Amino acid sequence: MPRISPQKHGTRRDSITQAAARLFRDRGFAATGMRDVAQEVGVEAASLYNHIRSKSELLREICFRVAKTFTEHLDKLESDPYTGSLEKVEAIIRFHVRMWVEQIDEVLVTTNESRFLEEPFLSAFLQERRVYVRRFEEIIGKGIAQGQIRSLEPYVVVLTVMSAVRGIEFWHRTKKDVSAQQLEESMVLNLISGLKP
Amino acid sequence: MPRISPQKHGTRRDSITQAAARLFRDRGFAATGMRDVAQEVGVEAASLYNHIRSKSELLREICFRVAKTFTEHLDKLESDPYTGSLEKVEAIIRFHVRMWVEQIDEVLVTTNESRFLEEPFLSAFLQERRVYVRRFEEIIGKGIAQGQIRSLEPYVVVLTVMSAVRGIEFWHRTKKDVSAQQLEESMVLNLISGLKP
DNA sequence: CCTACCGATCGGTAGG
DNA sequence: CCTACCGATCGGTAGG
Repeated sequence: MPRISPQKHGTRRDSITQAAARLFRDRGFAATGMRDVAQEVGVEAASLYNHIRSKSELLREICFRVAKTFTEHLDKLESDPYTGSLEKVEAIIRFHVRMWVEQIDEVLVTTNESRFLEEPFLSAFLQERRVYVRRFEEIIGKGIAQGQIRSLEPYVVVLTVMSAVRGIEFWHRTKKDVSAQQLEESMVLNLISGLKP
Repeated sequence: MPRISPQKHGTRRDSITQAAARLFRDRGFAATGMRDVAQEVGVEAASLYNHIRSKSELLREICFRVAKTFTEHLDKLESDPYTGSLEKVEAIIRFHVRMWVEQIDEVLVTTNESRFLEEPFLSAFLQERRVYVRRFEEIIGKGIAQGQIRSLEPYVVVLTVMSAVRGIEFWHRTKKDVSAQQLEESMVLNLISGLKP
């Protein structure tokens, strides 16, 4: 009695999540209908519910997958004792830039639409974000204490860096003039120079 | 035959716009109902339509008032021949910080919800934004040519500055630790230092 | 400014 | 995966 292949289920579900990410990004979570998602996938709206439980489950999957990616990167970075504070900050900035360049749909949905998460997921998401910010702040604070980073408010530095990369949203529509490489270097240089003592 | 006082109409209409700005900011334009706005103002939903024409008119008013404020500040700044390029950039950064600190509801709605503007207003708004960015870029480019600003991609600098101030959204919920003055100085220092040659 | 109400659309379910 | 459909809610109007 073989079960239905889990891969096939996964693949179809993934294509739904991907379509949802693009639509949630473009139109916002609230303004996107399940009929829009269904059309993008090529089925009727009712058929979606064989693969997902609800619209909110789609949002949840997108937001927590992105959050996990950022958290895991920080885990890896923090466990490396040979890297200086400023180098760690630069690595974080580069990672953020690349995430915004390569996974713009998912990252934008996570940034703009996570507020529509339902409890208890909203609280869990916000908590994970707060922890991430705090850990980032601690790296800044350590760098300041060691004289590797200019004396600034660590909290403001984190807000500035994490928000500055949002400009990449607009870059995506005007790719021609500036390459992804130029964008990354220019943004890193601009943000890192302000941190040097 | 005296008409109904225009001031009274203006005042009531203003309170509707203000309530709409707060709700559009919190819940998003699409997820905010006219019944929510009505409740905030203290009337029935149908009564709103004695003061406004439609929900989209409220969004339009918010977005274009903010756009006008930014454009007019740039007009004033550009007409001042005695200020250097770096000083102009600093003045722009300070103006953005203050707008995000003092008019967070309206500025956030303009930033996040303007995509829900209807044509031809959406095109007009995006055009005004593009012109603003281009003028800002020209100030940067001039500063680079004159050696007052480090050689970076002007477009990336503008995106970085205009997006970095979005971090102030999160600052608003944690005001205790950092004052508005500290925020402004730390953000200006962080962003301006990266621009010095 | 209110009550009453409209056509449209929403997320989701039943049943096959 | 589909057709058919549900109750709820939406922006907005009629009429007073």
